Amino acid sequence: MTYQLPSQQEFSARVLDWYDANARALPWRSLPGQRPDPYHVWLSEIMLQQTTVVTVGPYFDKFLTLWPTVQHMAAAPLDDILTVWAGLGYYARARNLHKCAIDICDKFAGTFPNNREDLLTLPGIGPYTAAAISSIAFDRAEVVVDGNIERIIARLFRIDTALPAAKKPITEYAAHLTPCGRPGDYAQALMDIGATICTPRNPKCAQCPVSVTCTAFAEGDMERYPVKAPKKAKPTRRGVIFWIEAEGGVVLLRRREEKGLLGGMMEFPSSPWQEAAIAPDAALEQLRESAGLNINGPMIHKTLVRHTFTHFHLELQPVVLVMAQKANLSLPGSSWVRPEEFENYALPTLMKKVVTSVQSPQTDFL
DNA sequence: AAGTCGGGGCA
DNA sequence: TGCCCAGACTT
Repeated sequence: MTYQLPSQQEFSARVLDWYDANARALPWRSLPGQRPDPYHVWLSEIMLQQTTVVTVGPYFDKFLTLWPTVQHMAAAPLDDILTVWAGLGYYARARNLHKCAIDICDKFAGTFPNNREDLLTLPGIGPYTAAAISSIAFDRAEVVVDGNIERIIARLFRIDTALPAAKKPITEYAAHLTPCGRPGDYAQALMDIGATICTPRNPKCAQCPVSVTCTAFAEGDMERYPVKAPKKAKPTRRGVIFWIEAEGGVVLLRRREEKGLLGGMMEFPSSPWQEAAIAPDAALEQLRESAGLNINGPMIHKTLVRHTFTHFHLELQPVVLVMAQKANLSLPGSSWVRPEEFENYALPTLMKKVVTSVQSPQTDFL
């Protein structure tokens, strides 16, 4: 069976008509046809990378309140950005956000570049985000392809090539369909349709404005698309993490390496995270040597903390050590903090789980 | 092309 | 549980 490509005019008209009647009111979105603030578009697009609209909402509002312009953000310390970003994940985004704000102030005189090529030179802005900002904020007819639009296109044309190899043909189909008029609204409309109608499972084709031109709908095998490469199994890593408390109720925090997993974020001292489990006694001895810490006191085991990262599971055994002495050891990048002050530190969700475990009355054994 | 990089919501 | 999400960056 052969299918005919829908005309760009017919397709985009269906999409834009749907948008005029169904556009969601989102904090970073202007009225249909209106150009929003590029700073708002940029900030929202970075936050929305691999992150849902519902999750981003409160973070977007808080960032705009604290840093209303790109100049404000560029002037802020990176640690402040990380503290407010804490919990949103993919912390390289926060580091690149800060770098990007500085670059815009230094290299573009504080004005957002208004085209895809210049946007691509900025840290944290890749092919998708450059096209999205360019079309949404500057009304340029760029080809915007995110995960939602990938799924829509793959279903419209029943693309059997598996992702990520399918990215190229998908982009070609998308380019054919992208209109010159209202490109920003068109892109946002397709993303809305992907998020609410053309969902990964149980797509609501009865509500879809373009189901009439969808070959997967015609064949009834929508959920087969997009085809994806099989994923690797996640190994489990384990470790012991220490809540070291000194006189006055202060607890030891240290900063992680600038790059890599949870880069630049704060943590409680812990053993390395490896597949082979390590005993708390051995972990403490390692910490004494590596950190030069003279730690002593009885160890109290708290409830195991489980956490899943993108490519491994983690099991951390929290151990509480209350020392009957003053917090007189000072390591570079570490600080003694009272738990009431934790909100002012860049603690990722994993570390907040450790706080919850330690502060719950339950213990494994004494 | 494959691996790294969070966290939450969903069936 | 596994899958997905307005992906970018490194190797």
